[in-house]
Amino acid sequence: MEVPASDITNVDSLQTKGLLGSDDGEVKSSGKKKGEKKIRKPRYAFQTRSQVDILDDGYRWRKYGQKAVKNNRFPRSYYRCTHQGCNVKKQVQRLSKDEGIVVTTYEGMHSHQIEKSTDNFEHILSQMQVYASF
DNA sequence: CGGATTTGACCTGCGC
DNA sequence: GCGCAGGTCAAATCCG
Repeated sequence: MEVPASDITNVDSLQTKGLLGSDDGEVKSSGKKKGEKKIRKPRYAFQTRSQVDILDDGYRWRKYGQKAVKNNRFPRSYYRCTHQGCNVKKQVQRLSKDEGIVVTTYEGMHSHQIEKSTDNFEHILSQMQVYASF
């Protein structure tokens, strides 16, 4: 699992459609228009070198879907935070060029604390390269 | 028993 | 107007 720090490549498969069902899974039927006054949904992309897609960052995730991407022969996994009031979404995708590279995209912010050791989370962050779309 | 996971189907949006 | 793509949700199932 040890990974060199020079294995991180730049993000090229970021498909920003700018279209999502809801910002945080709130109002979706009554609102014909979305809250344009609200802040945009923060999107953070992490590129990690791992052999498994299950990157435990310290939060609890529940897989809610899996779909294949065109640029990738590997399917993309969609995860959602199982916390109450925490509508954070996460998606994991593998690079078609390097299956050893896993791209984890976080959407939203956590309103609760991690159940795991922060030290461990910090260690994981050490392996991640942060790319903020905003 | 509860929680989590899986696959399929369905819906929406956009393009042509 | 229809088709395609992508994304989400739901039900069933399995595991602990």
